[in-house]
Amino acid sequence: MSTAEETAGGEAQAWGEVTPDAARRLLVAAVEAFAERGYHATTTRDIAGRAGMSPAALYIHYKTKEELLHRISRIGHEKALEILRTASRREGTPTERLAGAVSSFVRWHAGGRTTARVVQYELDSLGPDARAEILALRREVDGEVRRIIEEGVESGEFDVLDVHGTTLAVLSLCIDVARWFSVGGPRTPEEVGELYADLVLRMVGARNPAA
Amino acid sequence: MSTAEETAGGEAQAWGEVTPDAARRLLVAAVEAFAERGYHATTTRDIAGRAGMSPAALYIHYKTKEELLHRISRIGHEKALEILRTASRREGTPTERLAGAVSSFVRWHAGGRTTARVVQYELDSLGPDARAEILALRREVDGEVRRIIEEGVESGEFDVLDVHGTTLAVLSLCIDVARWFSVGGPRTPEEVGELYADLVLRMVGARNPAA
DNA sequence: GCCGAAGGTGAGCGAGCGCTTAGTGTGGCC
DNA sequence: GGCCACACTAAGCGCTCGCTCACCTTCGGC
Repeated sequence: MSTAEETAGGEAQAWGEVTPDAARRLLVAAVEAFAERGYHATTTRDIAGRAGMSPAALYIHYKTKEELLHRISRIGHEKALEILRTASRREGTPTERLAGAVSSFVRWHAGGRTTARVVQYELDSLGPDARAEILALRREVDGEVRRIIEEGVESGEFDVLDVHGTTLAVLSLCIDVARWFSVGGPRTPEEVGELYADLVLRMVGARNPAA
Repeated sequence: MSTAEETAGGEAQAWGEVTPDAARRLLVAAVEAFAERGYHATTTRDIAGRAGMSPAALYIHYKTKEELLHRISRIGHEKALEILRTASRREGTPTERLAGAVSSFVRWHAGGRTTARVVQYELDSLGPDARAEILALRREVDGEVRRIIEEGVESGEFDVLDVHGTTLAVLSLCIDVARWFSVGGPRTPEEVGELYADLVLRMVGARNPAA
């Protein structure tokens, strides 16, 4: 929010909370490098270089390369969770809230594809402790979507046989956007968000898929 | 087919065509290692060790580590394409054929998760030429699914506004199964296949989702 | 029984990795 | 102005990487 600045190549909107300035620059550089080449194929020299610093500078702000990934992953998951929570707690019918949740979740994965890629696909590169922490956040994400679907089933708006399985499928569909979405492609993040909201309402058998 | 042998941890069914024996053992070892740790985090010593050979033996059968990934990726994509083609060319209504295609495609991604992970998620680790070759196969996969959906729209069975976008979403949903599916989990590949076939028929607005 | 091809090994190469350390520039505080 | 804490760099350590090379076995053909 407020005066978020957008860089040309990537998205540096949400990292405002990271201080000091040099630490943030390193983190943004790491996000871009991890998204492009993957965690293991990225060198600490590459990250430092993108941030305009010497290789050793990285270790003033972060203990290891893995700590960078851990920080990125936690901040990213917290952002994703916040987006879902905001959408899920708005006023409205389960149909409206599910559509809003899916479209904003998808917009985030498409628009912030660089960050989302790292967050969603580099989980296995974390050590056991960090991974466990992130998995707990993922369970909260899962619960948020499941709750909307359960409420829709209870109210009779949705027709779902397997709530857990459908929740998994809905989240899987949204997350995979980060894999295939391309900024040069034919669709804007907003268009994909709307398309996917419609598709998900169909998946849960919503009575009148709005829009 | 025929006398396919199943190993305990991974699936070695489709690699029968790879000869000689030592080359196949190395390839299967590479699939397992790449799936577990990712291409870049896997060492040639690890691959050779899993195959019960010395590090140098790898280079008798393959020129580079990347050639291993290339071979795996091409064979995997050909197998995936074959599965879709078989399902898509069977007799039946578009509804029946789409359900069959999705359920068998998903079964392959869930059951052969080890292979599918490498095939679907390590594309970016290939060089430009190899990547271009694989991308051509992916376009064929995409066309196969799109054709069924188009036929369903023409026959009036399906109600789809954005055929390309929906095709993309259907494939994305199926492919992402390889990311989250766990052999120790609560669902069998067959159950996920059936659930997903139902969800996809809903996505395309099929009149009477069988099963 | 000798021979060459095929398939394998042990040792090790040059390079690049994550990370450390000793030293340098700089700005705030009294 | 002297001083220290802080941010940063140049150099490089120890290690492991992908890959190579000289050498060894095994085995079918004659």
